[in-house]
Amino acid sequence: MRDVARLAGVATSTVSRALANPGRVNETTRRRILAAAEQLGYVPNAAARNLRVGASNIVMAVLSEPAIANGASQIVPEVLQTVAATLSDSGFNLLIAGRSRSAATETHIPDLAVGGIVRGAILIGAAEPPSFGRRSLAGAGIPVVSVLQDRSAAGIPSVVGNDREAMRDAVLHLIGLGHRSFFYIAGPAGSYHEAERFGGLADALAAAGLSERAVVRHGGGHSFQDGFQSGIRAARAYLARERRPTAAVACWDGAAIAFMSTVRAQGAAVPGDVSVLGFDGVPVGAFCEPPLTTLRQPTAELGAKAAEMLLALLDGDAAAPPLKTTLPNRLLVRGSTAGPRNARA
Amino acid sequence: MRDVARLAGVATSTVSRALANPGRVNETTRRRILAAAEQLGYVPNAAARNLRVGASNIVMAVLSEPAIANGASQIVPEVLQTVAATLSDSGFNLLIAGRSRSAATETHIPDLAVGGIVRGAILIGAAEPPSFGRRSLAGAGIPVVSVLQDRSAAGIPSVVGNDREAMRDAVLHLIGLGHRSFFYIAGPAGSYHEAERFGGLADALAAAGLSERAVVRHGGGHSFQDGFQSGIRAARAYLARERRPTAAVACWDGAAIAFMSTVRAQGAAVPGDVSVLGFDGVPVGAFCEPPLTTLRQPTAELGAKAAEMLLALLDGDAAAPPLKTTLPNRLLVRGSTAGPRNARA
DNA sequence: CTGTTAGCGCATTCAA
DNA sequence: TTGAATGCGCTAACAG
Repeated sequence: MRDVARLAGVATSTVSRALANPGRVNETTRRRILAAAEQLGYVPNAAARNLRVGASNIVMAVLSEPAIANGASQIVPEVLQTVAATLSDSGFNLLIAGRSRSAATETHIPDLAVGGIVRGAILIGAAEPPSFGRRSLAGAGIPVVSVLQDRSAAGIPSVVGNDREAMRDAVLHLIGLGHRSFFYIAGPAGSYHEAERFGGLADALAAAGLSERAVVRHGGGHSFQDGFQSGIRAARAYLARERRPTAAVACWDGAAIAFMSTVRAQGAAVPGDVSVLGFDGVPVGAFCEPPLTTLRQPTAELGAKAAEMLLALLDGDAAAPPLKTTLPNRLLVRGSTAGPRNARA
Repeated sequence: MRDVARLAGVATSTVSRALANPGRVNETTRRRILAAAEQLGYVPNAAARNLRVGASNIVMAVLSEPAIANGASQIVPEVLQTVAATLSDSGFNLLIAGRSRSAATETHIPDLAVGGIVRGAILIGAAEPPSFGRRSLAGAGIPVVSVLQDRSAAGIPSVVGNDREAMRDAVLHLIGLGHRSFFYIAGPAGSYHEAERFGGLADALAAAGLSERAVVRHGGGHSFQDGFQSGIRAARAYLARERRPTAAVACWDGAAIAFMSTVRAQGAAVPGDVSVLGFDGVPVGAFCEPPLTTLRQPTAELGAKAAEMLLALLDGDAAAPPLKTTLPNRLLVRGSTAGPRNARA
């Protein structure tokens, strides 16, 4: 920068101003400075700027345990992608703070915040609370937004899908087709999505005047399970039943896909013997046999919305963002659902 | 830090030493300093450290155009995940530098390097050259490693799968089953993987003494296409043919899955009428109808290896890394491939 | 509108 | 082994 100043025949502070506040400097000198900077291939030192300003232009994405890739689900990567793109368009960079294997390096997540490296954080579908040791992310004093998981109760603005309502409506659709008995394939116990989606199923049963016993719940252990594996195990349990429900509802597409594949391999027809409903809307569902009926999460919108909210927070917008923003999931009716065979009886 | 020094009754320089070079300071004073730091909840300011040292502990991942999520492929997210985990275990953070939508913010990718924000870069399967405008990443003087794509010709250490050999062997397997005519579903024209994989197919034909005309090549336009879409289009083209090859080989699993689903919907049997071979080894392939035979990329190993190489480079290891490291893909033979029907004739 | 000055928090010289 | 002093590159007061 000193070199640029020298070449342009001005002081370094003028260079700084010319680059940052185009308005506060004479147009001709500004041109001269820009030319000099161009000629010298000058690139501002971000570290120095961060130190001086006391803030960086990096935002941290805190991912959930199963992390970036998991089963068939591309939900997290899809959200991540829009978040990155949205931030990037505003000149922010995205730092991935996956939970590491060693607990020792875990601490560094909140440290990044108080250490001045990151300016804000976006929690993506993490099941764990955003606090580590005695230090909490929230306590670091940086803006935080959550997406895919509702943390509004903790005071964190959250952007989520209407999982509960969407699931309720989808199950009501199945009930409308004539189904009266359900097999539910649970996600990880205690997870937000699991609670919401099973809740939606329960809501639908209640709304239709069915007993809670109309649903058999399978899985939902505390240990994390790959989506496909849980689908396979669920299929085995389903096939072993004396009386098989006519519809299976999965918490994830991955489980639904593996369930479908497994029961068909054992001779059960889908949707003839059992209708299957997934959740997430992964693209590959359209190419399953039969194509999977599912609820598509608006991943791009979720990511964009969350990023925008964080950007607003970073801009110090006066208006506090709503604590909970809900975007609709969309029901994609495909071949894996139909009326039960004996519905016509 | 001044507060810590004061509380411990030492100079700030001693605090700095105590925290960085545990050996170069008296054990008792070190304890005192650590206690003080603990008590005050001191976290070093990373920006200041970066400025002073002239290097950060952030590594940048440059992703390819289709970016993080794409079709059925979780290759990039899987690699990204291991890369992030490996770096994290060594105290490095990962910054995502996806290509942004506006060309204006594109420049900032190499700028991150020369601006002192990032200390190294890892190119993940990007089709574009790692240079933007007149500035190139390579010219920024930071260590760079490429994974999923061979850039050794550009002097960049690369970690890749043995796509060509793996494809050759897989096709030889098909030839061994009796196939003599092939339908190839191409990936994006000019892409590294497309070239390697089609090359492997050609190698196999040559090795088996078959003519180049034993393969019909479909697709491979320059415009980027979603993997599923290209599979659907390929299926239409395949079905429209007078004489249909007995085996279809896809550059990606996504295309293979969509191809399989589409031809089956039109009455063609898999593998009865046509065997299908994919590439990537996405987990969902096991649950397709029929389960997809494919070549699995060693994503975790690729990511870990690339990250380790970058770490070695950052540590200033004397030994230059090999320019090209090749890890084996693994053939997963499943239900989508079998001998052609008339092979028995 | 522009130049001078000071200091962000840290690591590292050089003395002691 | 420790303290004092210096400067990394930049921005923001304050003067001019």
